[in-house]
Amino acid sequence: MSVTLKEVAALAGVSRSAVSRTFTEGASVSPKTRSKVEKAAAELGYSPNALASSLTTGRTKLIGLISNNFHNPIFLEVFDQFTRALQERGLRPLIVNLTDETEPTNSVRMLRQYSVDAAIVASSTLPPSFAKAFHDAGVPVVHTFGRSATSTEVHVVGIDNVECGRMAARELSSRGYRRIGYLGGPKDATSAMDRYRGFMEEVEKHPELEVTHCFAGAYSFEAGREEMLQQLAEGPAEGYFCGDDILSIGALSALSDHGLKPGKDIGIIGLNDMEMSRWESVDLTTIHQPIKQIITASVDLVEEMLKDPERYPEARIFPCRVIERGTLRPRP
Amino acid sequence: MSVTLKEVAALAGVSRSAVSRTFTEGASVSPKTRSKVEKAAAELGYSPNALASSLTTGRTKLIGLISNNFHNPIFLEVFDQFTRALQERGLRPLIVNLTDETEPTNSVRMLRQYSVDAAIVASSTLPPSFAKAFHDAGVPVVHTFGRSATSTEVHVVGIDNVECGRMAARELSSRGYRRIGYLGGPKDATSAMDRYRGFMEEVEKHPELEVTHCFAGAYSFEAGREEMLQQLAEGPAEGYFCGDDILSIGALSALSDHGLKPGKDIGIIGLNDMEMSRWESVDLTTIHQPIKQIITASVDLVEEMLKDPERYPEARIFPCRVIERGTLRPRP
DNA sequence: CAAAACCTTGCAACCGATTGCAAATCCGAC
DNA sequence: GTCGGATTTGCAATCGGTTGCAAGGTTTTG
Repeated sequence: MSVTLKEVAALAGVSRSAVSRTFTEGASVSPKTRSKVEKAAAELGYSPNALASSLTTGRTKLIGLISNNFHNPIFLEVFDQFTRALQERGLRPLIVNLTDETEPTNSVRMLRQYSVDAAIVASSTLPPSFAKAFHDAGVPVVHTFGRSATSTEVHVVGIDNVECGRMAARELSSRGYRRIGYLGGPKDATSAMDRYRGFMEEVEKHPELEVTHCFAGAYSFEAGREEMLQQLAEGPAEGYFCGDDILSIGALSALSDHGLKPGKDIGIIGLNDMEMSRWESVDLTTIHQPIKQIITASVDLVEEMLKDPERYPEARIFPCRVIERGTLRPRP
Repeated sequence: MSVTLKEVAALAGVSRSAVSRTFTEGASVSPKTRSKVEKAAAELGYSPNALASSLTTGRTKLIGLISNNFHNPIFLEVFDQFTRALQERGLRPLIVNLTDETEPTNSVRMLRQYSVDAAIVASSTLPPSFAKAFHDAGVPVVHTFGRSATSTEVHVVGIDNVECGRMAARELSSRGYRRIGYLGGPKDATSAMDRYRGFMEEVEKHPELEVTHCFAGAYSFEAGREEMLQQLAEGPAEGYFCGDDILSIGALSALSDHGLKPGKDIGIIGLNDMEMSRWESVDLTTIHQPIKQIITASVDLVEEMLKDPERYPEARIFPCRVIERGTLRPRP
């Protein structure tokens, strides 16, 4: 089957230690034996078994990447970035797709069985307690897109969702929308609640505003569409902050059903600035979330935790900004 | 750190073998020792180290999942399905995101270092030789969305792309389109070429048809849009077969730029039937590719190869069918 | 009750690597 | 030529498990 250390050692006429050392950074091997070993290794097509060495070194370079957002297109971008960033640093993503059935404790156990060096929880719809479960099990963990306030033990990377809520309300108000609404993600997502809180805070500063709100069942096209259809049936507000671009796009579809023009008849502002929002047919005004920076920072944190597992927990929060496109009326 | 076999054995007052056996299916342990061990294990929070055991058993349950299509939304569905299907069978997806820079041989080596039990190459834009490299390295491999004809050594799961090309041409022709075009994926993708071939074959049976063709740089929105803009500038055909839904959606965006109505002014038929194609605002007539079945079959094959690595290679090809929506004119 | 057949258990070797330690080798300096 | 220090090398233990084998214990059978 696979070529082992022993066979290379035999062919090169040296001890197994010598072979091992030629393949480990900074070990002392003379140029002579090194070249003998390298020749033998090349001849046999040997490359060291990462799993076997992990036994003694205690490092697998395996990183658990856990998510449950396989229905929001933004996550294709997220996975793309994550897998690349990890690969570039010689780390290997081991994916866990959390479905509704999977017990959180199961995934913790499974990832421990595979001795992952760390875990990344990439989701704003998982409770902080989930990420904490990894921490408690002794697995270094970063909660990307998590809530910063509540996690005093877990590293969090993401944005200030409360501030985004405020920002959206300000944006709507400054464009003269008076009756405004929040169309948020699922109620149990911290992101949905935080954005709601910020939105409401800002509304209260503007007594002229009238506000409604609702929460979609998921961060998905269908859920956004559904919720907006409901709004239209009940008599809609003039402008909406949708808690995610994919909700916005669902909402836009509902508007189009009713022959309503976004930006003219009803305003929509989203959050994320995903690729699709830039498409001419979508042209969504939205709050840009710096995905790339967030992911780079997450992987940076992972690397630092590998060096120092006891690293004091930290929240890395990136500012967002409004990207003006066509779904809000122009500023007066 | 982590609890080991030895500690459990000590606590339970039995040998290490006994502990190992209670955790392996079908080993002989008396109910008495089993319960002693289980109690001790629960108390210590022990669960066996999958990597360590893989050393002796030769099985890691790690499956390499390799792709390069992180820009086509359909792949979010693909990853969702794959990760779930693998998880359900106790297999763990180790992701490789092939960027343009990564050498194929590197990923082969890497996956061998992690002793993956098998690899799945999920892409129609990678050459058959790529999947074959795994085979040659002794790694069981399935090429999902691969070309069936060329790979006599590698399992292939997918569709008959040539037939899909024919089907699209027939569909356009039967709706009275006379000047038709093929807007394909990248020239080096076997899927793009096979669909082209089928399309042309069918066209030749219909002397009344006039045909043009072009190939986009990638299976992406931007590339599809780009190519359609070009077509519009040069004087477009009446109906197009776009080699993928995401190309179609790009093309639709180009049409909308020019104030053209799909289905009325210009016909479009896609391929894939991804979630987005069902959206009311897209409403794309398309050839349905049974993703779910394809992926289930791929994972089935993987499982069977785990049992019998020398399994005779096989192609599993699923039929496709046209899904009628709004982007082709009605049948006369 | 003894013999035969069957279970259960622990010992010890092994999977493919790493690494502390001591022995062996090398080097230049005296 | 000898000595001392620095390198290089191999031995052997170890990482966390699995498993063939033989010994010990149970149950069945006559």
